[in-house]
Amino acid sequence: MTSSEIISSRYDPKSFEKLIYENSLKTFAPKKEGDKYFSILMPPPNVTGILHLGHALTYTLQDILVRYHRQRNIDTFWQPGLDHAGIATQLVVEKWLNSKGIKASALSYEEFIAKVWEWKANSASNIVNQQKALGCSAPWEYSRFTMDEGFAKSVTDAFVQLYKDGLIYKAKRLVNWDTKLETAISDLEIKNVEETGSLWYINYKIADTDDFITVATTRPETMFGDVALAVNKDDIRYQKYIGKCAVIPYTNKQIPIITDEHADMDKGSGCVKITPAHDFDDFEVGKRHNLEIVTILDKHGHLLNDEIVPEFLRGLYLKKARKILLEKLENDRLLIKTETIKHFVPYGDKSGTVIEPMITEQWFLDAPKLAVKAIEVVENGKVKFYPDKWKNTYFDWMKNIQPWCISRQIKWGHRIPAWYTLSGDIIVERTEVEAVHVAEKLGFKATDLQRETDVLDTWFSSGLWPFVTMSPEFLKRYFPTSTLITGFDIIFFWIARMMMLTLYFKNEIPFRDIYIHALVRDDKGQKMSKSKGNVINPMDLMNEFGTDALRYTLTYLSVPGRDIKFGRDNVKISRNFITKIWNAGRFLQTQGVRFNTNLEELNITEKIHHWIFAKFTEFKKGIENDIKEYRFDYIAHRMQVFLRDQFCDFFIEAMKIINDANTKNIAGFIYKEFLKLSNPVIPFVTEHLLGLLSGSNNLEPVEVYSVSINSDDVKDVDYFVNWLHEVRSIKHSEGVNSAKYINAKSNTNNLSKDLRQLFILT
RNA sequence: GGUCAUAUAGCUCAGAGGUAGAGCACUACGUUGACAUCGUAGGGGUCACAGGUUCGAUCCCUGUUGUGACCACCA
Repeated sequence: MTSSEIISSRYDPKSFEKLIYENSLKTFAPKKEGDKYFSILMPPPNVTGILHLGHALTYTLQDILVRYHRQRNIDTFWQPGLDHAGIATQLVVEKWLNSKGIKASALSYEEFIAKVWEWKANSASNIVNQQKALGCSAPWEYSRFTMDEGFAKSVTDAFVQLYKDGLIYKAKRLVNWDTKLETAISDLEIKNVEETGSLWYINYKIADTDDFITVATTRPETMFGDVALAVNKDDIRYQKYIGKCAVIPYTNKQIPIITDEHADMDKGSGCVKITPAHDFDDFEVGKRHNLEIVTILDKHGHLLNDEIVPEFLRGLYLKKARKILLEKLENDRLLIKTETIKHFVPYGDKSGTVIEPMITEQWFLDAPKLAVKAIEVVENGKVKFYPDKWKNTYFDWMKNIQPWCISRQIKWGHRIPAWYTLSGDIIVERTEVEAVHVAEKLGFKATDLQRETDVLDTWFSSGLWPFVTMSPEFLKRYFPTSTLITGFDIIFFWIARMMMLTLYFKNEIPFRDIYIHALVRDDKGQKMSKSKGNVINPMDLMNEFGTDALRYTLTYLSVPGRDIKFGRDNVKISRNFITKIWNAGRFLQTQGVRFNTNLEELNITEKIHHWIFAKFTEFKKGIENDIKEYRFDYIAHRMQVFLRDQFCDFFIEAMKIINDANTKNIAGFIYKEFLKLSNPVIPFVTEHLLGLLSGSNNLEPVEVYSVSINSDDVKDVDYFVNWLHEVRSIKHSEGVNSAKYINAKSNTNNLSKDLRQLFILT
């Protein structure tokens, strides 16, 4: 027997947790190509800052799967990495520089990018340290970053190929414009917030008459971009004006009064102004009627300093212009009514500023084309969502997908590999050398070329994650990946894009199963956010209760399809359960139990031996099934039922009475197996105990073995356990404390002789 | 406006077409070979409401209400 160290009297995770995680990285069997494998992509966290409870949840669940498969000798790979997170990172870096008294705008492009890399180096190591502290058993040496050299090359290649295949194009379109960040953003990066606003009724004069037509609008300041007024063709109020012209106040500009289905008789005054350059609906109306497009805003959100705009408003910021204009309209009795309404206003996700529709030239990816296959593979079940309902969300978006605006006017990101000649030709090539080569054929010199300054949307590069992170050998071995675990909030941003791009470039699905986990909310069900001040830092919980307790809690609470209401009490309860595991091991150790026995050395003779092996087998099989169905909550629950209710409360108690070496060694064997099976959920304490009990830090694989179990014996013990509870209950209710009493009051005839010696348990 | 969830014990949540379950909290007892970060026993639920299917519904169906999330062209 290996000499064992003594388990200390008190469970104190701080004394060992930090030292353990490296042990977990051990892999077991040598791998051969073509073996069964399990692979999983770690959703790369942004390099913006510290990890929150949502990260703790997602990484815990992934780590459970990884450890589970690895300890069963399945060739397992977990791809770690980090995301450069374009806009988000640029913002935190600007803030960081600002705090050091440096203005980002004063830096050159190169200087600024250098600062971002400086930030990244620091942030990345923080994040990885936190992941390690959480117990993530990823092979960190394979970590990738979406801006590292190789990745950047793959992004460029992907862009060029999509361009040459006609799936990426440049177009002048109405896009969502963030006036604070001064970049286009995709419609996903917008949050529509319901607000109380005003609907202003403004009179436009009918040309060559003294009549007025009343227009209702929430955006009066855009009136100088109006190119028409629209009414419904059935609206009797306005029949007489159809075909005539109205005059935009404070200008001489005449615009036609047209009919369009877009004009709703029941909304506002029934007459709506058409401003194609600053409204998505109006843009469509403009297209239908072939109207001109008049832009009146600059990229900062100021009215143009231009004769389109009346002099008193030129160059003013939107909000200010609106205020002055309304005052003037009121004075001039052109504002005839103000109505308070509730309406949705688009805000930029990152900047928090109101988003303006603006006409700009942007790069687009033809997502509708790529979506076809991505829809198909979910419809035919090649890719499955867990819980299943999320496929509805996926389809809903995919079937109505719009061209994806992939260009951003920011600094931090993959620069679009496009060059412009003096005459405006667009050259898209992998490198500048190639671009120059093409330019020369067109008759331009290298110095005539200008490189595109736009960068790609972060999600364009993340979308390539499934197939550009792995080496060619690993791609053969681990692709397509087995499971993706992530939150529902990035189904569109990330999952959809990975599906489309992977199917396009590899003609293969990126992953087979998609497990969508819950959102972690506070104990009142509120979303955690810095502004609400209800954010719980996982590191604090880990310090107070131990990492295993946190992991166990998150696992226990992972009920599919329901958000997690997370309170610190839950972690405390988990800590208590882990203490129970600890104490059981400590007790067994004091009893001289052997933990390193082989199954063959044990004699499974007594009824309770059969019983405990039956319960253990149930436990083990249960876990295997739970993993297949992604029922992490069941696994945690099973651990309690087996360890506390079955192993401690009955088997150990019975062992105390039976008191023979064989039974003790069975307890040792089962306990050790329990630790191994629980390792995926609570790796630190199980590895620590296994180390102490068996004198080695190696995590042994979970073996497949079978024990022949006599089911009648199991039934007998089950009967006895029920009987025990009844007797105890009777004794309690009658306030008696005597063993003789049991013989008198209870029918023990059904119990076998060997169980009768356990009467004392009553 | 549309869609998808969800409603079970005081709280957080499992659950199955046929005596309603766990943990926490609560009550009583207990320091009898580990564990008070514990053990034993106990109280506590018209399973949101109204219909329907069924021998039987808390579970399936329809509707209502509450809650949450997502999507939407938000004049």
